[in-house]
Amino acid sequence: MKSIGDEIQQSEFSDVYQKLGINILFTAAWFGELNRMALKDYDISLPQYNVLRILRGQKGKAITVAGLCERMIDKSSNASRIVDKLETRNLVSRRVCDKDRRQVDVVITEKGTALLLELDEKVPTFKTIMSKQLSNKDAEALNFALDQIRNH
Amino acid sequence: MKSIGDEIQQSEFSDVYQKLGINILFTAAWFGELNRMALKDYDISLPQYNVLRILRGQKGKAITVAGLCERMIDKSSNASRIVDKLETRNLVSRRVCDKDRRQVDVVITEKGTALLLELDEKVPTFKTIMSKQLSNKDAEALNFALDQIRNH
DNA sequence: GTACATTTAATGTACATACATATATTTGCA
DNA sequence: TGCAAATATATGTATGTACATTAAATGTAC
Repeated sequence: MKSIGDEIQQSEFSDVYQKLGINILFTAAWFGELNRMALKDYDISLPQYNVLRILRGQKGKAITVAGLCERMIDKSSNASRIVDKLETRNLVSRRVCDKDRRQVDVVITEKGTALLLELDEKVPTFKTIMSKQLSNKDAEALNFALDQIRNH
Repeated sequence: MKSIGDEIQQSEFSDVYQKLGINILFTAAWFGELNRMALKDYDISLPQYNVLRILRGQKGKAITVAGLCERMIDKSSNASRIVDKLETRNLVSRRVCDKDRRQVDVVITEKGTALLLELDEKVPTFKTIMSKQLSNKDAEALNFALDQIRNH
């Protein structure tokens, strides 16, 4: 089996935490790579895909640009410009909010929903990727450990 | 304690593996955020910092651009242009390799080494971040689990 | 109710990433 | 030797990220 040391050609780490940190970063990058490969032929970028998925998760309810940012993993990404690109292709629509005209409500269009439906079959789920090697209980434990790390 | 569901305002996940995948991505982004904050006042980007650290790890030995790519976590990043920026600031130097004139040898300069030394005190180590919440044994177990996930 | 601060989104700029292509050099083989 | 294929790096272009600034709407103090 290929360990993290093999992956980045680094034979020594200062300690096991250093190794773990790099392992987490590398595994995240590896997930991204899997997704990008799946999206390759569909002319949609990974950030655009993620925004579409967040919008679908709203089940028809509109969400503001700020709301999108909160739900995005990469907090500093520029939701406004990603929505620009999606709107150009009519995958989402944007409308100034009536109650507070500073805000902009974003919703996924039918075309966007249809595209996601098509992509669902291509993009591997985390369950597909991990359930063979990891029991449900292992996954729970990992989740707990990661939550703890961030609450240091 | 703030769990991953709180962090991205998502109350439900389709299964524990989905939750874990997102947790890994989010934790990696959180590490990046910590590092970026530390580098903020030093006019150096995170990718540039990472390249400098790889070069220091070479202990004086030169490394080719391709060698740099292998050791970088983000495989598709463009090492050539990151080295450009570092060379402009005299933090690294670049020289066509004698044995194979297609290759370019990159080494860290004294100025680059001095900058890294200064940054070492500012950038938190993974050990600092994680050792309080995670035992050595826990960290080993996590490393093993992540290696397994990627070898699916 | 006007003045000033705050909030929300969009925009400008520099750097990075993703991916295709170009250029120079080396290798392999007829 | 001559030349196609392979290799190493650089470059071009579109998109994304990081961070500061701008513009419009709203909230608050007086």
